[in-house]
Amino acid sequence: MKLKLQIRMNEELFLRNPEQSELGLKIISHSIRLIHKNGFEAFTFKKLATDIGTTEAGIYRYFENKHRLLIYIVAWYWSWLEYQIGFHTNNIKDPVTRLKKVIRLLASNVKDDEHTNHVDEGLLHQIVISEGSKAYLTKHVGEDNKHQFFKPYKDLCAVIGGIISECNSKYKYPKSLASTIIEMAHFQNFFMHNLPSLTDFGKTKKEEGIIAFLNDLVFSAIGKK
Amino acid sequence: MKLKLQIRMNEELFLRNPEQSELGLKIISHSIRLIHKNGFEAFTFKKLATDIGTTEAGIYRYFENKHRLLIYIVAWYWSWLEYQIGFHTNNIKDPVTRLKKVIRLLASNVKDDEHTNHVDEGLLHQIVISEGSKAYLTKHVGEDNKHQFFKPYKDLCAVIGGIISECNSKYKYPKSLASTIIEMAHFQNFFMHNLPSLTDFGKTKKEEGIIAFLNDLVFSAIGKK
DNA sequence: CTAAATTGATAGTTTTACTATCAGAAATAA
DNA sequence: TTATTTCTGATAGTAAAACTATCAATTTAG
Repeated sequence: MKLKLQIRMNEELFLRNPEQSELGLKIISHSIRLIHKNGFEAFTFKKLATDIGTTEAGIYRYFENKHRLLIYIVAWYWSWLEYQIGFHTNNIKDPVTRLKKVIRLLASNVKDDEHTNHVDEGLLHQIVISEGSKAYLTKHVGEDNKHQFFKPYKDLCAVIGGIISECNSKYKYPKSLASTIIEMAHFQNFFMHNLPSLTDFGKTKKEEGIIAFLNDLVFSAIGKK
Repeated sequence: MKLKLQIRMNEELFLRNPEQSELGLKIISHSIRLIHKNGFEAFTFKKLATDIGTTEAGIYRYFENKHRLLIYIVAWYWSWLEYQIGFHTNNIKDPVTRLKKVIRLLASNVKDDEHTNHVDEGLLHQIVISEGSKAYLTKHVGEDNKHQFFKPYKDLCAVIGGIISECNSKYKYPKSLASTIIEMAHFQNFFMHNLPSLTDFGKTKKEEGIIAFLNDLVFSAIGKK
C-alpha cells in the first residue's frame, strides 16, 4: 500500500478546492509545467485551459486569478518543504547537525516526490526559485498577509529561526538569519545559473558551493565554526 | 553654479534617449511616481501617458515596453548608488570602515539627490526594494544579460566584492557575500515593513537594526569582528 | 529652399483578464 | 418516483492592456 501525502491548504486561496476534483488536480499539475516552461508573466488562464483541454471560465471557478494560483503553488511548496525538513531532521538531536541538514535541503536540487502525484516537486522548486518572491512582492502584500497566505513560508522561517536559537540562544538575529538562508539558497542558485558573476560558483554551477557558502555564513554568524 | 549629475545609460535599453527631451524626462519622473504609488503590475503606458498628458504611442517611442523601462530605472539606481558609494568612501583607506559605510548606504533610507532633478531617489529606492528583482527574475534574463542590462548591478557587486577581499584576501566567497548584502539590505527592509515576523526588527521598524544585522553577518563571515 | 527625418497625435488590432449566462448531469428531498 | 436544487463544464461576451500603423505638422540637414 502506498502512502499519499495530503497538504491542507488555506481555504481562502481558492474558490474551489483543486485537490478535490480531476480538473482541479490537472490545474495544479499543468500550471506547474506551464509556469516552469514559459515563466509566470507569459502564463495565462487561457493557455492553461487549452493545455488541459478545458475552458478559461473553468479555471476561474478554482482560482480568482493567476496571482492567487502562484501564491497557492508556492505556499504548497513551503508546506511540503517544512514536512520534508521535519521528516529528515526528525531523529537528529544536535541542533548544529540539524541546521546543516536544513541548509542542504534548502539549497539542493529537489527530485519528484512519489507521495504526491499531481505535483512535480523538481519543477516546483525551480518555479519557487525564479517566481517565488513575486508571490509577496506586490502592493497588496498587506491584505494577502492578513489572509494568512504566507503562513507556510513564515512557519518554515520560524522553524529555522528556532533551530538557530537552539544552536546559540544569545544570537540576536535568528529570524533575519533564517529568512536570509532561505532567500539566499534560492537567489544564489538563480544567480549561479543566470548571472554568474554575482556568485563565486559561476564556473562549476554546483549546489555544493552554495551549501558551503551558506554553512560558512551561518556558523560564523552564530559562532559555531 | 549647480553641478548636475548625468548617468550614461546603456543605449540598448531605450529606443530614444529619455534624458534628451522634455517628454523623455517626464517619462522617467512620472513613471517613478506611478510605479511607487500603484506598483509595477498596475503600471501601464496608458496610465503613464494620461498622467503626463501625452499619448501611449509617445511613450512607446522611448521604451519598447514597461519591463524595459523598469530595467532602465533600476539600472539607473544602481549606477547612481555606485557613484554615491564612490563619493562617500573616497577618502577612507581602511577597507573595514569602507565596507561598514557601504552597508550603511545600502540599508539606509535614501533622500532625494539635488543633483538630479528628474529622479526622486527616495521613491526610486523604495521601488528598487519592492520591484527591483523583477527586472531580472524573468525567462529572458539570459538575453537581457547579453545586452549588458544588468551591468550597473554587477559592477556594484564587483566593487563590494573587492572591498570584502581587501578586508580578508583569504575569504572564499566575496561575490556571493556581496550579492547577499545587497539583496538582504532590501529584502530585510521589505520584510520588516510588510512581513515583520520574517525579521527581528518588526517592532521597531528601524533601518539601524538591519545595518547592525548585516554588519554582524559580514564581519563574522570574514573574521573581522 | 527643399528633402529627409523626427515629432506628436489618431485610430486601429490582438491578447489578457475577467463576467454573465446557460444547458446538462448529479445529488437530494418529498 | 419526480421535482428541485446544485454543481459542472462550455459559450459568449466585455473592458482593459499591450502593442502597431498611419499621418500631418514640424524640425533639421544639405
